[in-house]
Amino acid sequence: MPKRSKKSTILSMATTLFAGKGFTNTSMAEVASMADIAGATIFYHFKTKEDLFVSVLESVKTGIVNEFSLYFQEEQFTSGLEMLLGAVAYHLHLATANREWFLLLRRHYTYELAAVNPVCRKYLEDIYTCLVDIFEKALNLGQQDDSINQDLSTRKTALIILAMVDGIIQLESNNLYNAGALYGEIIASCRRMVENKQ
Amino acid sequence: MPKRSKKSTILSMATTLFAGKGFTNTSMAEVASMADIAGATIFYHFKTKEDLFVSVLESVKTGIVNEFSLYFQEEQFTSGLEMLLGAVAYHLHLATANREWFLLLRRHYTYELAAVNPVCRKYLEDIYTCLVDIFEKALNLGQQDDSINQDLSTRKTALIILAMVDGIIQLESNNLYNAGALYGEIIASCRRMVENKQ
DNA sequence: GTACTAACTGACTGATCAGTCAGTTTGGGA
DNA sequence: TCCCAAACTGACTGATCAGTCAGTTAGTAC
Repeated sequence: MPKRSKKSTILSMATTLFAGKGFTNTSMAEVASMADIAGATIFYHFKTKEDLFVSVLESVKTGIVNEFSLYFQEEQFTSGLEMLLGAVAYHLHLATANREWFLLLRRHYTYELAAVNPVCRKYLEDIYTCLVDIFEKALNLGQQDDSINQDLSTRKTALIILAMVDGIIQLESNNLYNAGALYGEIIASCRRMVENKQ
Repeated sequence: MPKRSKKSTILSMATTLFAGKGFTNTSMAEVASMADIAGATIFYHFKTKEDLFVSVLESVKTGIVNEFSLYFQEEQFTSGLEMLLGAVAYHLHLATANREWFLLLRRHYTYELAAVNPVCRKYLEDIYTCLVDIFEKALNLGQQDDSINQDLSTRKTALIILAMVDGIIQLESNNLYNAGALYGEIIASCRRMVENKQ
């Protein structure tokens, strides 16, 4: 058994619980029982509950950044437009494959803590910077190869697309509509929004 | 002093607190002290804390539905496209003018409660139906007067636009980006997404 | 075996909070 | 004036929970 198994088990269970039930509604006793350890053990590895949350967010940040850099190492794109649409599709895919990460990013506590805890804020900014930069790079590339409308502000458009994708992910997890059925339409909508009409 | 003043004061303070701090992080004692009444008084007017929350959501529903019906009674539009863009702009305006309503709609507890409480679910569905139907009506109108792309599924596009607007509102309240600076771009992006290119 | 440390634990504490209850106050009708 | 019901209250309770602490166990170096 590896040395850090208990610590990483705590982290994994805490991710599931914080994402699924929120910070306040998750008790340290629940995390402990889910990880099959004594309650006090968590406080040996993590100073406070808030500290545990920040560590969870750090692991989510690492996960998201790694997944995206892996994707763009492997994929080749024929144009900036195709790269943008690929990034949107991959973002939506990640949100399904790693629901917990994106649920955590929708929790209010994450942003409330970020307002007072610089470490938490840094991880959050790293995540958003990673996401926005990918869209912006694709848009810039597309303006160079003429696949993207030249009139767009690439920065602002990148933010709008991020907001749109986030909004779709949110709509789906709200359980009011089946937003999964929209994935095809979203890509088409994005295309119409940014493509260069020759 | 009107008879219902204390009950409506409780409702108003609870709206502010639930929206700003969430359900679990708001104590009944806080609501009471903000409303300047004894703690037990709340339980005279509302059976439980959950009951108070549902009443708050009901008042938010009433507010949103009223505001939109008022807006569309007064405004005239030259085309379906202009009606859609007007609705998007008004939605964004409402989110600024009535931050609390939309903050409450972003709280996870709202959706978690809706999953087990039919009354809560009904109010939520009423709100979303109101918002989606407005976009869908405008899109249908625009397909009739040729201002909107005929190829679009109006239902799916209405959902995507709702997700986009919600995403922008969320991005702004996250305090990571100043999304207010995007409002002009959003309207332009929507136009490019749905307009009929002659 | 001994000694030392990191990992781990059960039992506890003080604070917080939703909800209760037995009673008091208030306002209006006869 | 008396009466009654609705509105309101202070004092309380039982449960929950983050965090502490004094101690035990497991691993490792000599």
